Amino acid sequence: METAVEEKGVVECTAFNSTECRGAITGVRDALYVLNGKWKIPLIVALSEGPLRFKDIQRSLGDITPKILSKELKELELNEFVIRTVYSTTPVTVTYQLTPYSRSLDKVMKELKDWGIQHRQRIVASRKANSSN
Amino acid sequence: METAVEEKGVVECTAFNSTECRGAITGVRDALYVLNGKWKIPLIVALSEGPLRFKDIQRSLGDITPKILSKELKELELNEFVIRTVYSTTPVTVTYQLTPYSRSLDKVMKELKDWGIQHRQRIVASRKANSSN
DNA sequence: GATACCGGTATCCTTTAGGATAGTAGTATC
DNA sequence: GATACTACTATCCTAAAGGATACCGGTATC
Repeated sequence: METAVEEKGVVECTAFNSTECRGAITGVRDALYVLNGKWKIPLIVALSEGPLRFKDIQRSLGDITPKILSKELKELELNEFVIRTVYSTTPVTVTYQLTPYSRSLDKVMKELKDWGIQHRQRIVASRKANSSN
Repeated sequence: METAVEEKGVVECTAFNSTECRGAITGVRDALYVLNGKWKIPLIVALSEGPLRFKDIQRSLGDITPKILSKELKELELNEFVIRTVYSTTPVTVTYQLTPYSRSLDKVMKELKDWGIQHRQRIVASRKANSSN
């Protein structure tokens, strides 16, 4: 974390008052506002292949408790990413599916997923390189 | 939030055991692991137009306290997204700039920003529609 | 009659994130 | 000598996120 002191000149710092940059910051903050927390994005990905039932979502995500899952699904419903449908079977069946609007997130999800996959590979590769010293 | 009970048949729910889907969930979770919290992504966006000094970043983000900013910058440094450089001017100057690796996030950032901007417009439009009733 | 499944709630608790406020060393300026 | 600036750190605190555990009514199965 400690960086050696450098003797070069000072870099000019003017980017912070660019309106373009400010708009970009607002943009990502707006996006993060509705996609906040640990679960929203994984949940949307889990539902992206088709409707799932409550228990199936739990199994899919592996370690989410029903309380948290319930809360997250409600928030996704409020933001029009998810539709909850109840079928009067016995016992009752409830499915959750993505709305058409949630599809506008497809590109975001794809880029995030691709980046995460390459990042993991990078970490693994650098670990191997270190252990072979 | 309450949905009427529907009388249709039960939808099959098999997507949760697709390996493709599981890989995607792991991918986004890996990405979110390093991009966690309220500030990492806005910080990267703020630095994306060039190096900035500590105070300039603060001004750019508007409402981040120095303690939080310091912590977030250290984490970004650990994950090789940011380089900290000290210039021995008087008073000392410290700049933060993105690494080449952080540029691999460009597409993610762009998609997130674009989505956030259109989402805000959508919200504003739907508010207008409601208030004109 | 005991157990299990479904779709959750209720209660309690811990952890983390994040913020408010103050202060620091060193220099420079008024 | 008082004040200001930079780049932080220290201390204290609150609020929110998240998790563990237990439980519920209804039904079906063994």
